[in-house]
Amino acid sequence: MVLADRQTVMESMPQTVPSAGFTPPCDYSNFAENFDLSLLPGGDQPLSPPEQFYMEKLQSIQPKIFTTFYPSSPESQSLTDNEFQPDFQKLLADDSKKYLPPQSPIHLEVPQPNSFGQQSNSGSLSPYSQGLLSPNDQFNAYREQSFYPSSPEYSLYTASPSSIYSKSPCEEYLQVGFIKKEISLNNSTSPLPNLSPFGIKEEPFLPNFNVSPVSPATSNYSNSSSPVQSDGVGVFEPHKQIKQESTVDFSEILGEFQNTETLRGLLNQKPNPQTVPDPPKDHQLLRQFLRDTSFQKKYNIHPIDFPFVNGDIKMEEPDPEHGDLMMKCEEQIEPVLNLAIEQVRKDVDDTCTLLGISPDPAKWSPSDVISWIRWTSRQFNYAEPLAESWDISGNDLLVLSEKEFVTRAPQGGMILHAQLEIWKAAYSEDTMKNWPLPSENCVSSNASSGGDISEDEDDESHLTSDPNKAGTSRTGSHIHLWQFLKELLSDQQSNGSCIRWLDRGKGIFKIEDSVKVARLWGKRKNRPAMNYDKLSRSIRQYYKKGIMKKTERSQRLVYQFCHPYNL
DNA sequence: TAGTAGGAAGGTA
DNA sequence: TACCTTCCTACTA
Repeated sequence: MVLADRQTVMESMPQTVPSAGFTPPCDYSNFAENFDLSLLPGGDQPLSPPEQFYMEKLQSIQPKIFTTFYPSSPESQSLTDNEFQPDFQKLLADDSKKYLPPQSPIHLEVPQPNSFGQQSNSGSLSPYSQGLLSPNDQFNAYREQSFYPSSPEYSLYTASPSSIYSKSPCEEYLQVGFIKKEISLNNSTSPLPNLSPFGIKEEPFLPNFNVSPVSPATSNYSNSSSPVQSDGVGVFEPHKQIKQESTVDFSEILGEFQNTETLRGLLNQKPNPQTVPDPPKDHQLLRQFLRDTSFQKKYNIHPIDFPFVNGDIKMEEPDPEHGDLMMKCEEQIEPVLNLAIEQVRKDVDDTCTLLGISPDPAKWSPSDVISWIRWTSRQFNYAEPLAESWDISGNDLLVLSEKEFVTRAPQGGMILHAQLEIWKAAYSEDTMKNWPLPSENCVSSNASSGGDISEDEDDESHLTSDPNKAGTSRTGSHIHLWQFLKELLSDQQSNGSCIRWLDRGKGIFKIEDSVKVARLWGKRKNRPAMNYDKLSRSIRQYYKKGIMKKTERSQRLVYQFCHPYNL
């Protein structure tokens, strides 16, 4: 991509930080293409001798791992000389072929370094360009319509007045809790050597295919010295199905980073702590989730020792310097992982704000559960499940199995279950330490207040928030009025005397004590002169913004949140 | 009297 | 520039 194109893309990217709402997974797909780190300062600087040495080392090693699963279709097994027919795979799965057309091949390959080098030198020949991963192209086309609303135009709420679906760069990396991004191999425009050490790609919900054994005679890896085969992994079993393919294009990340200061910093033997932050020690649960390979066990697919997962790689003749290379690669995926983690947290937080629910699913009421189910279903363009199927508490929701999710929501149960798992991971114990709840942070229960505390002091205890501890826009003085009202409404126990829901599902609420609500609002905004006249004027401003409205049968002090703010 | 509705101007981040 | 805040007038229940 030329510089001008890059700048155009960067300028066209939304800059607005969403005030609230869930970031639809559909919006993650184009970030890596658009996010060009070479625009960062120093991107065109020549490599230092150590960097040059490292680049040359990468070229000489060129390890490459990618995967190929072959279906039973005879025609799909007509391989060229440049293709490999591995015998190290074990392909097992159980059920449906409903997500993909039959006979679509999936490939799991481990080419020899010299073979890969030939491909790389050819310029146009990458494992992908040979069509070895062609089923993904088919799957992508299918998936874009079936699983993910792939672009904003698929979203129901792209015209939301608060731009809740404006995407930030890091949003692009997550898709239904899986790292979806595939970055094209071979950065042909890069002035630096082609950097293609690993090809790893992950695809969610890859459907199953019938596979048949590959003849050892046609396999480049039929010899007993194959490290993969020697592990007893990857022996083809006939007529089995696989459910997922797991490859990650690692070279892409390196390719994108190679011109940048970020890479330069990461390549240093002793990275400058000021420019290269230490890998965060928190979010362990979420990290574990994002690295999760339990699907392999679930579908009885034996894992392959990807270096970025286990920290090393099995080679027949291990290069002593290869370990360093692996470590560097792992270091470089860390920033991406961090972005993903932060984005998950942000999405969860925004959704909490929009729905007025706690980030802790265990604290969800049945109405909260229904709100979340409806909201999440919409994000994936699924029909909303029947509310009566989800008339359960958050605690009950947490113990539901994926099967039970599917039973209650046949269309999107799996997605809902996956989303809840992500949510739970994001709301890990260590995350909680710095993640105040709306009800805890802003509208905490009166029950915790001492009887000697005056009403004003009591109000203050509800509303005082530490912006440093707050992770959202709803805290501090930057909160929007509609968010504040939903906060109050979310804690009926504390605020039911001054504001309450008349119809939670429709977003209709009534202000019971206009003076108190105005006072609370004034305290939050540090506007001592606030009164209901002014507050109501602000509410009326929401009419034309489509955030709030009067009910059809206008009643005093009764307002209604517009969709989707009523969720 | 309290609430509703909306115009207009100004403040703040 | 968005999002209020403040002030205002007119109207309604």
